[in-house]
Amino acid sequence: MANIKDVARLAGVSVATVSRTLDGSPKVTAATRARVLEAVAACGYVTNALARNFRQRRTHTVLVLVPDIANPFFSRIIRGIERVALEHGYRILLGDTQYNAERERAYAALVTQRQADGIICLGMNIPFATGRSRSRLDPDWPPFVMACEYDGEIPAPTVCIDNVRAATEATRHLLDLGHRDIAFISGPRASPLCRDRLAGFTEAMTAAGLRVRRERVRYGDFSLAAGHQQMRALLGGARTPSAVFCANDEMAIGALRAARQAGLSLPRELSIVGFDDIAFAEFATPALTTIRQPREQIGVRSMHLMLEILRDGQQPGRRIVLTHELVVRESSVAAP
Amino acid sequence: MANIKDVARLAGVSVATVSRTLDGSPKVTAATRARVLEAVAACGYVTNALARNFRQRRTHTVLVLVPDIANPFFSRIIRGIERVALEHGYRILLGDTQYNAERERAYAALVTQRQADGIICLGMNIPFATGRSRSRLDPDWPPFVMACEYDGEIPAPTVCIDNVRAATEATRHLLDLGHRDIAFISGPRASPLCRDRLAGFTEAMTAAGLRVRRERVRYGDFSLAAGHQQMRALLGGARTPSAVFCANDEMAIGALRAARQAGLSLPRELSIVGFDDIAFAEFATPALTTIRQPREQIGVRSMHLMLEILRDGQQPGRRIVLTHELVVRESSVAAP
DNA sequence: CTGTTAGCGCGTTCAG
DNA sequence: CTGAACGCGCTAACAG
Repeated sequence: MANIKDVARLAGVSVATVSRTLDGSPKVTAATRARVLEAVAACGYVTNALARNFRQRRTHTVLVLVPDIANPFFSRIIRGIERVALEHGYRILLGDTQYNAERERAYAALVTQRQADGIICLGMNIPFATGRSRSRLDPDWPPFVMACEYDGEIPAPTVCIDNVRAATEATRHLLDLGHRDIAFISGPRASPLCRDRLAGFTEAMTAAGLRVRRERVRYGDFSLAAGHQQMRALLGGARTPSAVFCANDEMAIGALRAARQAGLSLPRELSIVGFDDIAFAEFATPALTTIRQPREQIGVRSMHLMLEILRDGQQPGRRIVLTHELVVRESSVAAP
Repeated sequence: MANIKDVARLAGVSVATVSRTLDGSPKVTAATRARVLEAVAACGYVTNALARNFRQRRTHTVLVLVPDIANPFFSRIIRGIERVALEHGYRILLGDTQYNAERERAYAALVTQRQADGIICLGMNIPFATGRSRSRLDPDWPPFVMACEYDGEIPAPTVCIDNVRAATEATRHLLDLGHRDIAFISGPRASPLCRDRLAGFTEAMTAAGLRVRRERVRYGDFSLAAGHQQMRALLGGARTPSAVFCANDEMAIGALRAARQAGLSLPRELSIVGFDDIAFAEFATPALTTIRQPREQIGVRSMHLMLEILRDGQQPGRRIVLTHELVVRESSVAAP
C-alpha cells in the first residue's frame, strides 16, 4: 500500500506538497498539482484516514444512539442524519442501545476514546449524565444532541415535536367523534416524551369534562407485543373503552390485533389512534389514524445542530420544535 | 485530557510500563501495576483509541452494508452481528446503501482508507467487484462476507439459507391446500436470491404438473408499496389467482391490503404467503404464513466468519447454509 | 509557491 | 522486570 512518501518521491516533490494538493489548497501550482495527481493515480494512493484523524484529533464520525434499531420509527430519522453527515464529510456510527443504560454508556465511551466527535441520542438517557453532573450543562461533556426525547433537567440541545399538543389533538379527534371512554397505552413510565403524551391526553380529557380513570392508562415498551398485551388487559375489564390512543404505531398495531382476536369488529366497535406514522400504519387493517412526525427533518436538524456545535466548540442550549400532523385514516370512527 | 505520558510521570514509571500494564502483560510486578492503575484513576486517563488504531494498523471496526435500514428484516441480523462483534472487541459501522451501488462503493472506500477492517454485505452487490476483477477471488479485496445474498460468479464466504428449497416448500404448502393458480411477487430481477426463490416456485409448480404463466410472476422492490402495486396489477386481470407467494413479508402485507381494498374476503378468497417472518407478520390481519429465516444466527455466523478471516488473513471460500422453517398462520387456507 | 522539520499518542523494539 | 528510543503516516508551522 503506497503512502504519502511514495507519492512524493514519484512526483518529485515533498510530502507537504502532496498533502496540500490533496487538501485542495489553493496555493499549489497547476503544474505541480497535475504531477502529484498523476503520481497518486500511478501508485493507487489512498489517504490513510486513520493517520489523518490521529493527526487532526478528529474522526469526522458522529455516534448515533438508537434505543431500538428494529423500530422502523427511527430508520427515517437516521436516514436524515446520515444524509446531512455525508454531505459534510462526516460518517455516522450507529449504536443500538436496546433501551439499556449500560449499553448506552459503553457506546458513549467511544467518544472519550476519541473514536467519535459527538453523540446524537435518540433515546431517553443521557449517557454521561450521572450523579452530581446532572441538572446542569457540564462543560466536560462531549458535543451531543438529543432527538425526539429530551431530559427535563438538563438544558441540552434538542430537536423534537410538541408532544403535549400532539397528544391533545389526537385525543380531541377521538372526543370529537363522540368517544367518552378512551384508554391510553403509554410507553415506558420513565420516558419524558411519554409523560408529555400522557399529559396531553389528560389535558384534552379534562377539558372535555371527563376524568381519566387509573385503569385506563397502561404502560408498554413500544413493541407490537406490548400493545397486544395491554389491549388484552383493557378488554378483560368489566367495561371496555370505545377508543384507544397508543403512544406509538407498533403498539397500536398490536392493540389492533388483540381487539380483533377478541372478536371486536374494527373500527366499528373500537377506534384506535397511533403515533409516529411509520410505513406500516398505512397498511394496517384498518389503516391507522396517527400523528405524523417529520422524521427525516428531525434527523436533518439534529445533524445540523451537531455540525454547529462541532464548529463553534460550544453547546447552544437550543431546542428546536418541529410541527406534527394528525393523519386521519380508517381506524378512528364515530363512537357506537 | 491526560495521555500516557502524564500517567507515566504520575506513577513514576516509563510509558512502556504503563502500556504494558494496560495491555495486561504478565511481566509487570503487582506493585508497579497497582501504582500505574492508581495513576490512571487519578488523572482519569483513557487510552486514545485513535492513536492505538493508527499504531496497530487496525480499527477493530467492521463495516456492515445494509440495502435498507428501514426494512425490519435486517435489524435482527444486525443485532446478531453486533453482539458477536462487541464480545470480541469489535465495533460495527452501519452503512445504509439504499440498494444503490454508488453508495455501496462510497462506503466500501472506508476500508481502503483504513477506517474499517472488513465488510459484511447484506445486499446484492459486491462493492469492489467491477470489470475484470469479477468471477475470481481477488487477493486485493479486503476481508468480506456476504450474508443473505450472494453472487453466483464469485466464491465469496457466504451465510444464507437454501432459498430454492424454502420457496419450493412455501409453494408446495399452497399446492397442498388445493391452489392451482398461484402468483409470485418477486423482488428485484437482478437479485440472485430472488432468482432462487423464483426457481423454487417454478420447480414446485412444475412438479405438480402446472406451468407458470408469465403474467403470474411480478417484480417489486421489497417495499410495502410494491406489494400493494403488484397485487393490484394481479387483480386487474381477467382471472385472479387464488393464492400469492411473496418474496418478502413487507410485500405480502402490501398485497394483503390491496386485496382487501379490492373487496376480497381474506383469507377465504385469497391465500398469501410471505418470506422472512418479520415481527409484523404475526400481527397482520390475517396473520401471515411465511418462511422464517434464522435472522439472528445469520448475523452471528457472518461475524464469526469475519473474525476468522481477520485472524487468519485469508478468505475461505466457504458457504454456510442455515435452516429455514415454514410458519403456517392464518393467511393461507384451502382453495375455494 | 514549496521544502524542512517537528510532533500527534501510542506500541514495540532492544538494552540493561 | 523496566526504561529509552524509535517510528507509524500524516499535517501544521515555519523557512526559504
